[in-house]
Amino acid sequence: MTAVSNAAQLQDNDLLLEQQLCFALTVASRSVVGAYKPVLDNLGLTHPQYLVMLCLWESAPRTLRNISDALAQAPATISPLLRRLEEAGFVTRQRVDGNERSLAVGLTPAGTELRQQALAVPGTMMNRLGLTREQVGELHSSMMALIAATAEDHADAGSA
Amino acid sequence: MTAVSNAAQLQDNDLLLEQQLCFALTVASRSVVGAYKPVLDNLGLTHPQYLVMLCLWESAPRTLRNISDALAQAPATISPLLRRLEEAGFVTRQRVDGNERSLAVGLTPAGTELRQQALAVPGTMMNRLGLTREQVGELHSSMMALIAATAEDHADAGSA
DNA sequence: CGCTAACAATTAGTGCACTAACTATTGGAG
DNA sequence: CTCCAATAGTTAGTGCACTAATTGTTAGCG
Repeated sequence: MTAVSNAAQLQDNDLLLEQQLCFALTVASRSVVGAYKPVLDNLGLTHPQYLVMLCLWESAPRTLRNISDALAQAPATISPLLRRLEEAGFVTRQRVDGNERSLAVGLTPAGTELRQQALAVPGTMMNRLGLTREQVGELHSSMMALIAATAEDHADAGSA
Repeated sequence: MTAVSNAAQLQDNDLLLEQQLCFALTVASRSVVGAYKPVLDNLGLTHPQYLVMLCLWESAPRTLRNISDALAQAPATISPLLRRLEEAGFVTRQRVDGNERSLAVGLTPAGTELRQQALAVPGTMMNRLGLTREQVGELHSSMMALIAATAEDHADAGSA
């Protein structure tokens, strides 16, 4: 066997910016989030805040830890975000009774009502992006597979 | 005809976090960038800085404006990033002669040499993610299509 | 019971990303 | 030639995302 690893034969042009998946991925992420902005502005939410609200509309109250797990983000990221959502009047923050460590995050009436406006967002976004429900589904599957790939341990690196 | 728009029939569960493309996309982006971190740490670069270096390895010197266009980012994002790359000793910043407005961003010897180490990065990352070159290519195409979708003007919204 | 290790949340500090405001330069129209 | 609109870059301010350090609480082990 040569010293060449299983998947990665070195190729010319491997460093070309335009063919980096990581580049296309970050641009796509920023572009899509940017496309949400005018729509979410009407609700008074940023995109990360919108994701937190989706979380709470499914189940509330829930703890900060629970939300941070659901969004795959560090508690330190969620903490100030919840503070701003409280200031905006959409969520409540109080300690769980029986466990002074945990923070119970709930919805205010305004937060609950906001869901009615949010119901139109997914459809609006599909239209704005010109994507069919099927295309969205396929892209979603691709992203889930990619997330799974980062979560696994492909530890072959240099074991030959 | 009813008031329902062409693409977006409202469906139950459209607001479920787990089926939002925008959520999967942002998680995938953060996960992949995160997977680069240990590799890029060895080069002394963050991921956005790595993208700037890819840019410069293809062509240098070039202006800040040119780089910001290539990376699809605001000049205000690139400006401090270049300052840090200069402090790290990888790039030079000087005014273009004949045009005092433009900033010519070039490579230092250290910046040029860094490319040799960077050559291994794409292969290393493919191995770490357990992706074949074909899979990377397919995902890349999907992302480019999505970027194109955000760039177009799907202005049908409510015209019926 | 008392101590300690694990856990929940917050804070501090760095870097990105974006908008808006500002400075300086350039170049073209009158 | 002069003025003025467009351009290039920087700075200020907000919000996200991450790591590390800190505070307080809980729970379990001896």
